[in-house]
Amino acid sequence: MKGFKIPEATVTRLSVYSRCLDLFEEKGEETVSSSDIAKQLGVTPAQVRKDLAYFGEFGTRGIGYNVNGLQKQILKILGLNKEWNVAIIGAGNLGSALFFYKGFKERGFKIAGIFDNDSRKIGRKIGDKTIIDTKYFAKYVIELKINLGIVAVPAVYAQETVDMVVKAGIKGIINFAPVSINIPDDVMLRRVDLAAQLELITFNINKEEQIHQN
Amino acid sequence: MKGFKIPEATVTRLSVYSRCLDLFEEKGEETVSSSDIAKQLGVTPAQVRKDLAYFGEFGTRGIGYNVNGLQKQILKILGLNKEWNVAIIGAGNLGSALFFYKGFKERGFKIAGIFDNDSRKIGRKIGDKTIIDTKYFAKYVIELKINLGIVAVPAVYAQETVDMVVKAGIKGIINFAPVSINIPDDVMLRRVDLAAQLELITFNINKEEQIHQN
DNA sequence: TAGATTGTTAATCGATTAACAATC
DNA sequence: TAGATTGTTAATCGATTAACAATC
Repeated sequence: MKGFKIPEATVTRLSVYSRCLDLFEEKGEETVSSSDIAKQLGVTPAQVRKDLAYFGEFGTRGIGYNVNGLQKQILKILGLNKEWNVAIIGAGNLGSALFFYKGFKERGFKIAGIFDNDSRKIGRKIGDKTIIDTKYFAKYVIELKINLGIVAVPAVYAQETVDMVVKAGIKGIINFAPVSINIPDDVMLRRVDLAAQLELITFNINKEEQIHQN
Repeated sequence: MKGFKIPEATVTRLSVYSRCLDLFEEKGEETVSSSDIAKQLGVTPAQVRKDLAYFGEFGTRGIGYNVNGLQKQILKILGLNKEWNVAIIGAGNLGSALFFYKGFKERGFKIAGIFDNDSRKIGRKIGDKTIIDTKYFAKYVIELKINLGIVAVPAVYAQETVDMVVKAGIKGIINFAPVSINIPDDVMLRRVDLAAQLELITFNINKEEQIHQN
């Protein structure tokens, strides 16, 4: 296939397929079929093949997909064949939590630096790193080859922090502050909205309860 | 309308509409039209009306929606008219960060208790609360009327922690550990997958770069 | 009544699934 | 060759958008 306009759902699933292939690799499997993957994840085999077909022909008819080969292809599609060096801006509880979060490393993301503008924190150690003064951010972006930013500052500082990160040339940002943020449209910004996650849950609990009342 | 089978996207948008209505309330607006909301959020007016129509007739033809009235209705749909008392299990960096996270309170969620099984943490103060021994979780669920759980423990303990939370009767859980978890199907579990968020970004940055090369 | 805006039906669009020829 | 499984096309399903009668 190899046309354009990929559904976001496809990209999300690609990431899931990749984690699934980790398991097949661990088990020492050489090849997997779309059904193997589909069964594991509770999707249809057609879905798996369709998703992959957006990007090329990775399988062999009659055989399936080579586990290692497919994993490499997916990582390449997701851009994970490159080095991604993440800066965390904000060394409070959230920033520290993200610094120690195992999930990033597992997927190849490196936490390259952690920044704060609080003089009591600057220079302090966190893990193997020293908290850097935010005012030197742009300089360290170059030095540490930072290409992703995670903004973990209080809501009131979120916009100015994002502005600074963008100005330093970073093209991908995650924001945890529960406020909406303006960015130029060549920058990818995702908000992790924890309250909205809870609200999906409360909606469903609420619905369940109403059903059981009838 | 008031039929069943609501798209998840509709529920997510409901949550967004609600935050949008906050802004109109602040500005002192009495009524809003579907276009007012749509413009603010970059969706179509038809979308807004359709989403709301799943749940009832909340507007007045020729006039629009009463801001306060619609806000109340949406909060009720989302189950936010009730009290939601959240337990955080795990008082490490992430648990502490979530404890102080402003976004929850803003949407009416109360952090009712924070738990850990590390004897060095138990009994220590965090904000206005004392860290409770996880082994008393079930007891405190009743005492503190806890009805939501946030699991912020290391990945290896995630499954057993979730089991314990479920056993205590909690029907909605957020899990931050990057592992997949088994639960009974009357329990709502959502995983906040931070690496997957980054991967959506790296995919898009990667794509952009390839476009610009051609 | 004229203008505005809803709620709902019909049309469109896009994503998922089924089916199958290609091929290992 | 027979069996398995891909890649792709066609059918189905579901969600979004457009259109419009109802009605303030």
